[in-house]
Amino acid sequence: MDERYDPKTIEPRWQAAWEEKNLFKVKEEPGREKYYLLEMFPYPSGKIHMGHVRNYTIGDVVARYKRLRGFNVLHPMGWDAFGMPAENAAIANDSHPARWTYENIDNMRTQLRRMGFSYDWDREIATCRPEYYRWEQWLFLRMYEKGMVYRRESFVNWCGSCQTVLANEQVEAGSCWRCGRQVRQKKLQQWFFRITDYADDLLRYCEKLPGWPEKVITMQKNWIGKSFGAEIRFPVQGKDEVIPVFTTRQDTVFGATFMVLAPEHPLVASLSAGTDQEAAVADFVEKMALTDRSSRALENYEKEGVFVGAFCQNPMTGRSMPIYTANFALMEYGTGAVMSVPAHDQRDFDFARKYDLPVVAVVQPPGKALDGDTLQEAYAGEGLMVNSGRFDGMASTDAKEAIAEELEKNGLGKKTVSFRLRDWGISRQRYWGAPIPIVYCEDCGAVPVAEKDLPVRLPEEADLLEGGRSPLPFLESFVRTECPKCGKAARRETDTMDTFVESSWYFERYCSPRYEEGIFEKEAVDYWMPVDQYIGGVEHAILHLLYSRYYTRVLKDFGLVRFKEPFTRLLTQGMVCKETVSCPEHGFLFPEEVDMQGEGRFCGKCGRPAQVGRVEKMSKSKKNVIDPNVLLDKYGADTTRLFCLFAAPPERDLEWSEQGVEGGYRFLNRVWRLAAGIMDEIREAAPYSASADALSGDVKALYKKTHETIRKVTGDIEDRFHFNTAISAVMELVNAMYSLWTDERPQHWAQVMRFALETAVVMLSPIVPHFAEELWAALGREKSVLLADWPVWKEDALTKEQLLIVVQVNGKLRSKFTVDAGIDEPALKKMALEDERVGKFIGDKTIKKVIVVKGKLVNIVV
RNA sequence: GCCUGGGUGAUGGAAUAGGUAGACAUAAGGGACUUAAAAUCCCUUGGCGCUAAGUCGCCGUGCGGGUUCGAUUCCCGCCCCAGGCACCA
Repeated sequence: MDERYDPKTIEPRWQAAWEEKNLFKVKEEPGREKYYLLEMFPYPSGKIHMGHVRNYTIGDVVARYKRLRGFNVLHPMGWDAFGMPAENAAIANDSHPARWTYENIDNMRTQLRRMGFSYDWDREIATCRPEYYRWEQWLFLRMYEKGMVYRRESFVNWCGSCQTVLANEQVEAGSCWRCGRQVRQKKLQQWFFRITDYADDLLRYCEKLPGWPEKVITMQKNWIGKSFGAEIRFPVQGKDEVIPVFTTRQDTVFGATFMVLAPEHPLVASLSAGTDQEAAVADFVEKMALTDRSSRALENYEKEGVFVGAFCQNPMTGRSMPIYTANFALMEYGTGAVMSVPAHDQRDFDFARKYDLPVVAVVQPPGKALDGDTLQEAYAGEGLMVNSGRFDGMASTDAKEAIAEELEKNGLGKKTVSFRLRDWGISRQRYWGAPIPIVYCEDCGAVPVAEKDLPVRLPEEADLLEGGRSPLPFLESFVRTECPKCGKAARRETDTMDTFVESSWYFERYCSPRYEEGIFEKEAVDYWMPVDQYIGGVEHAILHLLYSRYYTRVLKDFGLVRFKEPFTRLLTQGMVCKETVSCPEHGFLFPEEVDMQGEGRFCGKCGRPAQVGRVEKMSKSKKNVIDPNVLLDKYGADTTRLFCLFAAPPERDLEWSEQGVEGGYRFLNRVWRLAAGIMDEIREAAPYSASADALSGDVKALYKKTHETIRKVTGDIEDRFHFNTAISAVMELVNAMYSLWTDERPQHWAQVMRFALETAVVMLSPIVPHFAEELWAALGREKSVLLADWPVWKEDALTKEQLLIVVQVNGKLRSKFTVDAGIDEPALKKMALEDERVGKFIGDKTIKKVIVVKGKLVNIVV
C-alpha cells in the first residue's frame, strides 16, 4: 500500500467502483428484512451547504451500518424541486425557473456523489417533473370526489403594484419586499385540504410515536391545539340573529359583559349598517385589512376596537352586552366571536379598561373577595363562584360542568372542542408549482379534470412576468380548455399547489419511482414502508411532518397503504454553527475575507480590527458559512464526514472548528501510517480468533480491548446514534495498537494486530468509507468492505481476571486496588478494611456500615 | 407568557441503570527526531494548597436546598442560554 494517505486519488476511485458494481442498488426481497433509511430531501438551491453535509452524513452512516448488519437497505435521494426561490432566482438572473432548477440539481448531485453517499441513484426523483406531480394531481381528484378538498374565500398578502401574492416572509414591516408598497389582505377563492377532519387522530397518535423526539411530539400537539369548552349562543337584541361563541371558560359566562367580533366577521358589517357607527366600523375594518397578519399577532400590539352599534344578550344573566369588533379577535379560531369576561381574561380586561366597560367578578380565589371596579388585573385561576345565580358557592371547576349542562338543557349551547389547527390552504398564486387539476365552466362551475387527461402539465415555455407574477392566468394556451363535463369552452385553474404537498408523499414514491400504472406499486410500498428512520432538520418539526402524517392517513383511507404513520423513528439533527466576524465598515465578513494574525482578526478589505461575534447557525446573511467544496478539495470526503460525526452527537448543534477538521484528518493519517507500517507483517497472518486464554501480556490486552471496542461501538451506533463516542472508542483502540507497535514481536502479535486493525477498518467503514475500502483492499480482501460482516464481540473475551476496586469512606474516594475477579464479598470487605490508606481515615471511629457493589466499589460508613 | 432542550476543564465533548467526574479530541507546555522548521512519536495539563517524594489534602459538573452510605445523574425552588408557539377566547 501507499506510504501516504491521499484522499484525492482514492475517493474518486472507490466512488467509481461502487457505481460500476451497482452496490447501492436495491430491490424488494420478500424473505429479507428491510430497513428504510431516509433523509429529508433538499431544495435544489444551487449548492450543498454544511447542514446538508451533516444531515446526509449521519444518514449514510446508519444506512451503511444497517447494510453491514445484513439488512436490505433502501436509501434514496431526490429533489424538492418546486418553489418560490426558483422564481426569484429566475428574475434575478433573467433565466427560467426550470433551467435554474435543473442546473442546480446537476450541480448538487455531483457534490453529493463526491461525498460518497450510498444512494440508490436509480430512484432519484425531482418533484417538478410531470411523471411525479401527475400522481399528486391524481390524488387531488380522488380527494375531491370524497369531499376531502374544498374551495372557499381566504385572505392572502397582496401587493397591488406587483399584482402578486406574498408569502409572510416577503412582507417586510407591512410592505412588499420588492417594491415597498403597503401590502393588503385580499380575499381570494382558494383550495383547502380538510386536515382538521384528522385533527383528533393526528393528536391521539402522538402518543404512539415512541421513536420520535419528545420535543417534536409536543410541538405537534401544541400546533394541533385541542381545547375543551362550550359553544354558547348569544341572541342579538332587536334582530333575528344569534352569535355563537366558543369558550373554554363557560364557568365565567355570568361575568360576560360585552362581545367582541373579529373584523372579518360577517355580522360586523350587517349589524353596523344603518347605525351611526357604520362609518367608524368601516374605517376600522379597512385599517385591519391593511395590517398584515404577522404584525397583528405581535406581542405588545395595542388592543383596539370599535362599537358596532348593536347589543346582544347574555343568555344566563339577561344582561345587555355591547358588541365590538377588535383587532385581537381572530376569524380563523373558534367562531370568530369572543364572549368577553374582563374580570377573568387579561385581554378582555385590558380592552374593558381602555373603553370603560363594566367588569364583573364571578370567580373568587380562595379567601379573597374580588371587586370588578378596583381590580388591577384579570384573575384567570380557579376558585369559588359568585354573582352567578344558583351556581354561587360552587367550585369553578364543578361549575364548568354544571353550566355546560344547564346551557345544553335550555338549548343555549353545548359542550364542544376546538382546535387551533386550521384546514390546509394549498393554493399558491404562483407559476413554479404543480397545477391544480380543476377547470372552471360557466355552467358547471368548478369541475375536476378527467383522469385520462392527467397530468395537467405546467407549461415550461412560459416566462415569468414583471414583478414575479405568474404567467399562467395570461397564457391562453394553458388557460383555454373544454369543460370535462359539458364540453363547453372553459378556463383552467391557474393556481398551483403548495410545495408541502409534494413533500408529503415522496417517501412512498421512492419505493417504486418509475411506476407508471399508479401513484405507487402496492407490493413495493407494502415491503419498504414505513420509513424506519427519518433524519432531518428540526425546522420541519411541525409543518412537513404533520402534513406527511395527514397525507399518509388519506392514502390509507383510499386503501393505498396499510399504515397511518409514515416515519417510525425520527432524528432531528442540530444546526451547524460558526462564529460571526464583522468589520465596523464592511459589516459581516466571509471567512475568506478575514485576515488571521494569531488571535487577532482583521478585515481583509480595509485592514481594521474585526469583531468576533456570537456563534450562530451558518447562514448566507451572516456570512459565517463554510463551502463544503473547499473542505472536499483540501481534506476529502472522509475527513469532512469524520468531523461532522465526531464534533458533537447528532441531535446537538455542531460548532464549526477548523482545528477539529485538522484533528480528524490527523487521525486518518495516524491509522494509515500504522497500517502501512505493519502491513508487510500482518498481510499473510490470519486474524486471531481463538481463545483469549492462549494469549498473554499486552497482546492479550489488545485482543480484549478489540472486543470491548466492538461492543462499545455497536452499542453507540445501534442504540443511540452517538457516533462521536463510537469514534473515540476506535481512537482508543488505535492508540492501544500504537503502544504495541514497537520492536518487540511476542507470540501471536501479527494475528492479533491484524484482527484489531481489520475490526477497526470495518467499524470505520460506515463513517469513512473510501478510506476503509482502501485499507481493506490492502489487507488482501478482494470484495468490498460493504459486503463484509459487522464484527461480533465474544463475551468470553470480555471477562476480566483483574478488577479495579474503589474504596470510599463516607462516600469519598480514599483508595483503590486490583483484585482477582473471582473474589467473594467477605474477602473483598476484609481487604478494604485492612487497606492502609483507608485505615488512616477510619482512625478510631466506629464502622457503622459497609456497602459493597460487586466488582466495583466498597463504601465504608463511619 | 406558555412549552421543549441545555448549562461539566482553556475549547468541542464523555460518564448508557445513583457508584473512580473530565474518556476521546482540540489548544497549550515539555521532550525526542531534524542543521532548522513542518510533520511525526512520547510525556504533562480541572483549580487551590502542602511536600524531599505523593496511591498527599481541600475544593470542584449554573445557584440554593433535599433524598441517599454515595448525586453531573433523582426531587423541590431559583438564575442564565438556545429553540418552538404566541392576542387560540
